[in-house]
Amino acid sequence: MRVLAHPAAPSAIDLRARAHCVDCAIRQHAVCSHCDVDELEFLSAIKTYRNYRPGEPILAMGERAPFLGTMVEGVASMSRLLPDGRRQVVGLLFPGDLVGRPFSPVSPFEYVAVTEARLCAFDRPQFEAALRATPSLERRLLEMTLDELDSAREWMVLLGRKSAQEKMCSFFALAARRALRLEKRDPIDGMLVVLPMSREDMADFLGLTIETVSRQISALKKSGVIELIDARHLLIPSWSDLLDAGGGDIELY
Amino acid sequence: MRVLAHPAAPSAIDLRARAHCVDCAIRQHAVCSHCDVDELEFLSAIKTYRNYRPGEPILAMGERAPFLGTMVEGVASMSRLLPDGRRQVVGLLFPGDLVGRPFSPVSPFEYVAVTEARLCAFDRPQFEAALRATPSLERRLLEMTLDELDSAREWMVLLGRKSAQEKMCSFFALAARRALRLEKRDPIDGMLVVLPMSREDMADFLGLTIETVSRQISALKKSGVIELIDARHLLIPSWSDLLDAGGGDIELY
DNA sequence: CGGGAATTTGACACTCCTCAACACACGTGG
DNA sequence: CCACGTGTGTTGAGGAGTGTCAAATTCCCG
Repeated sequence: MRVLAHPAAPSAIDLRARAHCVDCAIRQHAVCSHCDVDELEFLSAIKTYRNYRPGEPILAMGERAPFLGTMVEGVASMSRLLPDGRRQVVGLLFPGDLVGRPFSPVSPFEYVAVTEARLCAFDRPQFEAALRATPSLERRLLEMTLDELDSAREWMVLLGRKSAQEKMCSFFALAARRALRLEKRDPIDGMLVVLPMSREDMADFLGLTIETVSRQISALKKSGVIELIDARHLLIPSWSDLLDAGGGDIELY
Repeated sequence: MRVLAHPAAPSAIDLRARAHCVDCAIRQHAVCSHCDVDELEFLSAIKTYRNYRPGEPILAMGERAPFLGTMVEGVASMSRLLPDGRRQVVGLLFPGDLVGRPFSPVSPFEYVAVTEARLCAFDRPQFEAALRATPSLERRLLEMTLDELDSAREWMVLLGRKSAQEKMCSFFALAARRALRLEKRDPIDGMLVVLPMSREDMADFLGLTIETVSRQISALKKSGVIELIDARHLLIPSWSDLLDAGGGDIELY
C-alpha cells in the first residue's frame, strides 16, 4: 500500500465532532431514520466517529467486530478474498449504509475504506440491545436489509449474465445514481460522474480484470457513450444511451 | 411446456390439508418459527395451501402479488429475465423459505416452481399487518433476511470469480446441504445428491450455458469427483474433494 | 526532474459460448 | 408392437470474449 499523505492514526476515533443526531445530514438514509428524539439521544450516547483513509481496513473478514456503524462520508467496499487471491467485491457502501453484520459478531466479508471515509460507530452489544428494544430501529433495519437483498440480487444478474461492456455501463449508472440520491436529484444528460474507486476495485466489483475494465472504458469513450475527463471523472452525454448500453432492465442501487 | 400427467387446476388452492401449524414439519425453518400458539392460531386463519407443478409460475415479475408464502414442499426458483431472453436465477427456494417480497406488492423477480411444490400462502395485507403487530414474526423475518443477504453475497462471489468447474461443484455442495438441512444431518462421503432441476435451470443459476453445465458434469464424472447415477442423481465419493474442487472458502446455503 | 504507482495498450492464450448434430427417454397414435 | 415426435441431455467443431503476461504511458508527489 502506498505511503499516505497525512499520517493520522488509523481508525482514529474522532471525539471532536460528535454532532447532534438531529442535524445529521445522512440520517434519512440511515438505520436511525425512524427514531424519535429520545431514541436519537440514546444512540448519541453510544456512538463514536471513526475516520479511515483510502485502502484502510474497517473490519477484517472473520474478525470479531466490536462495533456496527453507519457510513457518514465516503465510500467503502465489502468483499471476499478467495484463498488463491481472487477477490470479489459484493457491495459498495455509501453514506447511510450500514457497516457490519447485525446479530453476528464475525462478518463473513471484509470492509475496506475506498475513499476517505467517516463512520458513525455504535458499540455492538449496546446497539444490538437497542435494536431489540426499539421497534423503530428494528423495523428500519428490516427495510434496509430487504432493499439490500434486492440490490444484491440485481447485481447477481449483472455478474451472471452481462457482458463486460454492459457491466461497465451498469456500474457508471450505479455510481451516478448513488451520488445523486444523497442530494435527492435525478440523473440528467451531460451529468458528471465521479468514479470513487480504482480500476482494480471496479474490476473486483464487476467480476472482471483491470485490463478489461480499462479496455471497455476506452471503447465506451470511442463510441461516445461516455466522455472521459480523467481516470476518475466522466460525463454521460445521454443517460438513455448509457442505460441501453447497460443491457437495460435493471435499476441498480 | 409439456403436457402434464395429471390435469389438476394450476395454483389449486388446497382446502383439504389445513394441517395444524403446531405439527408443521418445516416450521422451525420458516418465518413463523418463533411464534407462540396464539400467533400460530392467527396465522392459521389466514393461510391457504397452494400446489404447483414443475415449471408453473408462482408469481410473475412485476405482478401485484396477493399473497406471501412459505415453501412447504419442493423447490422453486427466483429469477430475472432480461429483455433479450437471457435469464439469471438469483435464488433457489427450499422448504421453509419465504416466497415474495414483504412490504412491496410487486416483486422485482419471478417465482417459478422447479419441482412439484407446495406453498403455505398468507393473504398479503393481513400477513404484513401481522408482521407489524408481532415482534416474534418481524424479528424472525429480519433474521431470515440477513441470512439470505449473506447467501446472496456468497453467490455473487461464485458468479463473479469462479470457473465453470468450480461453479458446478459449489452447486452440488449447495444442493446437498440444503437437502440435508431439513433432516438436520451432515454431509457424509458417498452420499446421494438429488438435482432437483433441469440443466437449463442450473445453467441460469450459475451464469453458464446448458452445454457448459453438461460438459463440466462429464468432466467431474471422469475425474471422479462425482459418480453420475442418472441425469438427476449423483454420488459424492469424497465431500472434501468436492469442496476443494469448488474453490474452497465458501459455505453456501 | 525523478520514481513509483496506476492506467492503458498490445499480443496471445484459454475458457466458455454458439451452432449443430446426435442420443436417449417418454408418450402418442397407427 | 413399433414408428414417430417432442423434450431433454450430451458431444463436437469453431469462434468470440476475456484473461494473462508484458510493455508503454500517464499521473502523482516528492
